[in-house]
Amino acid sequence: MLNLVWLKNFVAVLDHNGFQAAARQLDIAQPTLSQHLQKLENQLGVLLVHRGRSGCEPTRAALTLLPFARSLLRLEEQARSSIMEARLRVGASSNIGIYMLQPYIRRYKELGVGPEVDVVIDSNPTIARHLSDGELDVAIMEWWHDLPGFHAQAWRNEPVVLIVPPGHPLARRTDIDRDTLSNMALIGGEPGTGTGRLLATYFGEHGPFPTVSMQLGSTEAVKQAVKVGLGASLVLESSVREEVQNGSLVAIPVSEPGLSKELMVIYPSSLDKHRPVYSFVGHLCE
Amino acid sequence: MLNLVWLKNFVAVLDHNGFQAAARQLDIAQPTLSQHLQKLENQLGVLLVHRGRSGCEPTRAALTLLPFARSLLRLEEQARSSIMEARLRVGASSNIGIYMLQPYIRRYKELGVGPEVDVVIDSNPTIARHLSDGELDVAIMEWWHDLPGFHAQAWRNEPVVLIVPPGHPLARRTDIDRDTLSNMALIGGEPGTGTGRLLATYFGEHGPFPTVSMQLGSTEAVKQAVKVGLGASLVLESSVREEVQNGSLVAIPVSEPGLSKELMVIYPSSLDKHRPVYSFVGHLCE
DNA sequence: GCTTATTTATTGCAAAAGGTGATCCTGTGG
DNA sequence: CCACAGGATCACCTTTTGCAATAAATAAGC
Repeated sequence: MLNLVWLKNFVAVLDHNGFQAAARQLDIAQPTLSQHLQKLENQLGVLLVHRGRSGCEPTRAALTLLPFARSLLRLEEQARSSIMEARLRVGASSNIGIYMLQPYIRRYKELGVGPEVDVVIDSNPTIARHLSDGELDVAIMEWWHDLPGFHAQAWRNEPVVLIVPPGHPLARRTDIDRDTLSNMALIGGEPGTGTGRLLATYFGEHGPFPTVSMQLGSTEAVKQAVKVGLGASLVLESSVREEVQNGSLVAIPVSEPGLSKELMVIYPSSLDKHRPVYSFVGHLCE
Repeated sequence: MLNLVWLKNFVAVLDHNGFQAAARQLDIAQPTLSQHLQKLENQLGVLLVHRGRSGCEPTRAALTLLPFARSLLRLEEQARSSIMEARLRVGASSNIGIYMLQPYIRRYKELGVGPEVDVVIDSNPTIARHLSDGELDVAIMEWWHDLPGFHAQAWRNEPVVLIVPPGHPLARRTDIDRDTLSNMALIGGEPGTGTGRLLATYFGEHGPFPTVSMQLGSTEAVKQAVKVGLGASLVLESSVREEVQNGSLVAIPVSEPGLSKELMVIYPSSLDKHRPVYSFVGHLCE
């Protein structure tokens, strides 16, 4: 069976009208090139190049082969890039996808070495479903219970802050201690995956811990509710950075021993060797 | 650079829905196949086949690659056959081409392993010109003076006989000796390449040797002339076999030391490695 | 739950192929 | 006639390849 490297070198010899020139350009030794041409000629059973001192002249057979060789090389190139240029689909919840992932995506695209990246923003349960359906290649999750067939890798430990509206009694505090927090009523976000789960982990299985007075569907809704004075909530610090800067919300760190969410990068084990995936995951976690 | 063998095996694995079945059909060991798929996957940086216990499932990347792989393999096949199926053009004078070459050509075609063969029948000088013009790949010649750039290889030493019409005074002889011949007047065939050259070689440079009384353009014309009683001639035995059998001509061998023509197979040195050529020449001379 | 049968992965080794620098061969130009 | 340049050949080393044997994994059957 023909070898594409031989064909590449054959084309180069004709293009450069000589072995030495071609060898220089291909960055291989000239004897190698001689041997490759001989291999090709033996394989096909025809002489391809008349070796004259002043340049090489292609034989009739070489002129027949040349367009096929070029097509094969072009097709190989296309095959390779059709694989490499598959878009990478990354899932994340809105607060992660919007506030934390964007800088990474932008820098990754600027590197220009990887695939195009599509960020799919949806609720955590939906992201999880898409991931197991194979509709996502990677997801950044706020929680994960080990599933066989998936790799989970810690990404960032993101601090959680208490948010209150500017006029709130706690708005002047520079930190909140555990006891204060445990007596509050908080607004929850996404059912089952957000504040409730976080509090259970933080305060342990036995009370007293904060009641969750309201269960809203997304971080954006929670922020809105807090702004209009419906209460306080715990959110990832990075998702309220903007509101804190323009003064529409006040974020108070929880001191001692630091409330935080462990963000995870999840991808199917079957994509272990998938270059786009590990290239992107590598970029995230470097 | 991708390896076409890997691609072939990749396609086979998907076609047979499993490594073992594909290995059987490809007549290679199963571990080899495993390694080829791994090579391909590493090269492309993607997983291609989900190895499930009951059959293999192609990944999305594999489905992307598959049509490229098939195209590459088809194109390789076409490239190969476009070279191999070039027709072989064989030149010969009419008496050789018609009476001696045909059985070889027929048997060669029956073998079915070589290229199609076109036999070009023309006068010897024309054949020689076409050969050096590159319009013929091989020629069978009755004479040859070494030319650089051509290989000349002895083919058959074909006996020459004296032909006379049935009523001729010599018609009853079973052989002709040299002396008898040297006093005859013979009808010549092709100028410069046939009987005259042959006689000069046979009788040496100094006379006495037969006079050439008439110069006809072809062996067929010579035979016709002899039949109608215009004289005798020397021709290759095989070109009058039919006439001898049906009694329209009498062929008398020249005894001691045997007049004959050394037939040569000639081809350009540049086709040394040209499989169609050496396959055909090999068949002729085997 | 354990066993079995089937299928792919891994390993170790011998053989083949690949790549390279040194050297040889051969037309070409002075 | 000689030097030169381009390609072929050679010897040597490294890498790759292919295979047999064996291991590991997984679904089906009891």
